[in-house]
Amino acid sequence: MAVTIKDVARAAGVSPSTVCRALSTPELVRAETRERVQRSAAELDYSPNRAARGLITGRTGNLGLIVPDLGNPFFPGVVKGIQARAREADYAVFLADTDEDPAAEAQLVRTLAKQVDGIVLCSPRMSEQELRGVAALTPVVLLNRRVGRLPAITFDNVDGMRQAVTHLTALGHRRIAYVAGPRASWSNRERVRGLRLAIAAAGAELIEVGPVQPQFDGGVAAADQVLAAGVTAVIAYNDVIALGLLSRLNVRGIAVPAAISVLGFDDIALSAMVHPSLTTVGLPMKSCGRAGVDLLLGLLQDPDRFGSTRRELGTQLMVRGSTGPAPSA
Amino acid sequence: MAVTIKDVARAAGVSPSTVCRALSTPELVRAETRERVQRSAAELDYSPNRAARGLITGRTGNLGLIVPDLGNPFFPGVVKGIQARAREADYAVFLADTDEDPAAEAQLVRTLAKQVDGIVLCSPRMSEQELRGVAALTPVVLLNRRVGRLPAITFDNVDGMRQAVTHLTALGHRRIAYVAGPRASWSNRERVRGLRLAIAAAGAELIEVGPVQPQFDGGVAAADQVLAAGVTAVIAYNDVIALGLLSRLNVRGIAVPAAISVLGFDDIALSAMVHPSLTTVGLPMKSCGRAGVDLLLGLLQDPDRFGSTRRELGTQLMVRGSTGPAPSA
DNA sequence: GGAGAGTGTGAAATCCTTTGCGGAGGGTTG
DNA sequence: CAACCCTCCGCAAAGGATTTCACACTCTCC
Repeated sequence: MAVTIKDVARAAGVSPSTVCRALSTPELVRAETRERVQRSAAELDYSPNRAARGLITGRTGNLGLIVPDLGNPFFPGVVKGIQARAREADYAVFLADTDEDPAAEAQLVRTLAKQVDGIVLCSPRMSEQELRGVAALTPVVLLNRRVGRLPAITFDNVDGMRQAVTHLTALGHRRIAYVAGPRASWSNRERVRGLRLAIAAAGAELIEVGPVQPQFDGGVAAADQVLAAGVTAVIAYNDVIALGLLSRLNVRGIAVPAAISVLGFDDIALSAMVHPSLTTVGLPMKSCGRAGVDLLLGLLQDPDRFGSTRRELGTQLMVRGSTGPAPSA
Repeated sequence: MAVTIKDVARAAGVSPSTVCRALSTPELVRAETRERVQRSAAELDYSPNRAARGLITGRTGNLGLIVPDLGNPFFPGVVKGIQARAREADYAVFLADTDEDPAAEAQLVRTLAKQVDGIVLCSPRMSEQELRGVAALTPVVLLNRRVGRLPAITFDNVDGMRQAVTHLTALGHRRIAYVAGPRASWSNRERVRGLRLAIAAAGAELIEVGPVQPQFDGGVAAADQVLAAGVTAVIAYNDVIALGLLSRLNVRGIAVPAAISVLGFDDIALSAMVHPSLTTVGLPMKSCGRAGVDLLLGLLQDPDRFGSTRRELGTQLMVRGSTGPAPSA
């Protein structure tokens, strides 16, 4: 059915060994032979069977990618970056969506591990212990989470919060609410840490609300508490929550940003599309994906050098319509 | 390194052949032996190397999935459905994002074809001819597009449009604009077809605007033309365009739905989150993904029976805040 | 002209699993 | 007791590509 190395060998009048060399280590083959083989291969539209190659080389040419929920607009951006970079490097990508289930996550790593050279774990929800366990199984790169010395790409959440708070205090806000994401979330903890630092540095006052589910409804639910707290600005754990806040504030007839400023985190595409558009701390999602693949590939090449590399990517505040001067009391 | 069938064989005191049979065709092995083998396999945490198995059986246990753009919120929904169903059937999924490039699409099919048992093509952008070409290479199921007798899952766009128009005319609208998506898009053509039928049946008037890119900016760009056309309602090719319309209308101070009603297509998650929330024709994205995998797996089992199966999924109008009674002239 | 170095190629082993074939052993039947 | 049948299991081949090893050949130099 499919064209194999033998077909090419026959067509070029050489042995399979020579075909293999002509294609993968051309310098070992006489120019004339090499060209003949390459021509035959092209004519027959031959490409080596990756499974067979993997069997002997021990490398599959595949990467695994595990995400908690593609429905969360944060992830498609990261996935696209991973996709693109992997394809450039001639790797194929296995995708698995866990539906936010930590158990499924561990299970999937185990299943995938045998079919891939390494796995990119996007915002993994499983425990540190489990994470270390699966990292022993196969090369792993963490995205948006840091655990011990495991290779990881993260965002500078602390600085992002600094930018957010600086922006708000410059606008005169002194009492600021934070709608927290899940307690178990690493990035939520980091954001809270950065927030407290920045608030303290600015001499402002922080009111913490939540935690809530990092979904639209979480924001909707938090809005009334935020209003009750009598703040002039609110920072949400992420954009989706912020959108929920905006929606509920609108329903209650509260003007944004005249009466209250709203600030999100992530800069999902949607944030620029709503009205008022959402001021938010932008994370370089695509770069994160690319950097993750780069790190993983480096790690496969040279485990010693990259085995515990961690990179932190910068963030950028996107000032839009949902933040404005604090109302004069 | 990894545990192979030989390790299990040694542990159980049998030959590799017996291990294989005990695990894949248990009825051919004596109960006692079978249990011993299964126990050893479990103890060693053995699972067969899929590449090696694929080499001999000709089946990889993998599916390919090609989408134009994960950033378009329509696709993650479909992908999740595919994901979930494939995992249930013990298939792994290769994902590729083409960034809306028809050439990359064809190229990716060719590359993936050798590593998978079949491919799900999501809203393919390539020409009919190319599509037939790649369908000859490997089993293929089309999602959201129909070409000849190729297996496909589609939505009933015509009926969706009927629902939309019925809704608007019931509200008293008589002059309705349509903001068209790309001319090359199959679903756009279908929607236009359904639209014309429904408009004619209702004795209303249709003004076609565009085509525009199926993105937020496309909607923004189309909004002024829509207003200039003096209509009381506008249907957009999809939700993202509709959101662009809403945004621009808001900027121009036009009240929705008091002055003009806006209606989208797809029911992406975002549609319920904006203000006013978007009335839209909902497509069962997840079901579409699941149905696609079901069809593909059926096709792999029994090509004759499923070789040209096509299914059309129903749609459901979601009435929300962006549509209301036509302003009395 | 023959030894030695160097280059280019093929044969064969290997990766791991599946499967057709056949052998061994036990049981049944005439 | 012989012939036969069944059941259960092992041997060996197959699948496609890579890689080691060794062979054959050319060229150089003494």
